Amino acid sequence: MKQVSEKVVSRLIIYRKYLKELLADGQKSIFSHKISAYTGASAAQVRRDLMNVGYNGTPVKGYNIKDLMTSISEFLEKENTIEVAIVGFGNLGKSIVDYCNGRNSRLSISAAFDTDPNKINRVIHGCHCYANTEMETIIKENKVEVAILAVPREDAQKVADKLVACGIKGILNYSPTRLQVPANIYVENRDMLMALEKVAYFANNVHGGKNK
Amino acid sequence: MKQVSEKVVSRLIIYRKYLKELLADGQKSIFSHKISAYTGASAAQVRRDLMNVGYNGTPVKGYNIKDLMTSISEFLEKENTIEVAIVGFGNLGKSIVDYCNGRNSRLSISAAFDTDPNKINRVIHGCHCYANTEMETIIKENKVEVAILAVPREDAQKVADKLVACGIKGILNYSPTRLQVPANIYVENRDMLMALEKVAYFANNVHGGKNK
DNA sequence: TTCGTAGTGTGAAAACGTTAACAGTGTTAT
DNA sequence: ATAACACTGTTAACGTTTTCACACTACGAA
Repeated sequence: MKQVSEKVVSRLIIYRKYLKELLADGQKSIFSHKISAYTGASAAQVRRDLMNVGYNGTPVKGYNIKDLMTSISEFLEKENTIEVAIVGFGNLGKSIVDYCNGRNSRLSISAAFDTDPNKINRVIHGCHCYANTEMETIIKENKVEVAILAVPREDAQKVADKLVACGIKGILNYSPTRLQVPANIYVENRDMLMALEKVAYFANNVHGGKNK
Repeated sequence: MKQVSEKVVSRLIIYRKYLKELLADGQKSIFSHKISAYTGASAAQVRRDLMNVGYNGTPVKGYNIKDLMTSISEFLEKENTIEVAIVGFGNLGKSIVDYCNGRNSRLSISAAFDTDPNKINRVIHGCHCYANTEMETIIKENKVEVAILAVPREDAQKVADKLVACGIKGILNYSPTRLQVPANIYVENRDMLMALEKVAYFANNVHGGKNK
């Protein structure tokens, strides 16, 4: 299969989201320069990115929104449904599940793990919370492939090791630690303080303007 | 002043964080290849990035951790203290403030805004919550330069417009919308579903392994 | 039908980011 | 002292990403 860079994937996800809004608005078709204006990528880049997904627009009419969305989704999520688990079901964990669940029909955060007895065996935002000790069983039983880490710093590495041992292939890491994992595990770090520091820097050191 | 790319700034922030851990561990000095092993950047890249901050290591001893940290911090945060406000003080907003405040001595999230009367005028995690209507006064009085957006989708653009009108220069956007703002405003988007979608993709389409 | 228009798809050039390689230099051992 | 060593700083080569520019094409108007 065609090898695609992180940047391209990120942009495809942005395009798809915009298309979804347009569709909800009742629009039928769209031009690359319109997608460009909204997403910040150049029109040429939009067209080039779309080459990867193998959908062709037509010259004067542009792209059919519904068909393009389908093509992007087939490109991004081949599997029927990708199972996701979240570890750490505090304020942050809950808000993640609350926002994500139900918004992508092929992604489902179906299990949460926590150590707090008050949360264990309760269902919050449609997500059953289990004890950390049940992690291995549940993950293997449900074929969970992706995990979200929302635990305190001191627990993060240990939990990550366990997740990797359970066969997890990707981690979305909201804990403020860089995880040490085998090279075949994909990790996306979302440290909030680091994000804030970055914004603070560019707020004071005006940047080209172009959005990443 | 030297113009530095987003990637370099992101990596400098990662290096600084690692240095902080080393310092807490009681270490005195460090080599570029050690920083490399931890952060995923190559050793040459670490050295090249550090050229930007204008601190020089010494051949056999490497870099003095404390001095290097100071140099990076002076590079990243020139101002004495950068004031930050957060809009939306729900689960997500609270967990952001809880984690960030007190961890970078030059960044302070000192004001929160919300519409919920139960939160207004309370102090949570050292952060005073005001009514949205007070936004302009508070932001201008306190010279707030950076805002974190943690409001529902439907409110995000309106709030962003208001923040821009108040003179905010950078926005860390956790709302699931792409904000339309003037080119001189720096926006960092942190849509959680998009992050998850990206991880799901690369979990199923093994990537080079190199960490970004 | 024919033409003009306004879009797409894409090869080639330019810009940007990364890696390699090595000269230069404190430090340590002899 | 001197030599061997183990690192840094930096230049030049390399690779990747972005933009440019243009041939091509469906459509609508006359």
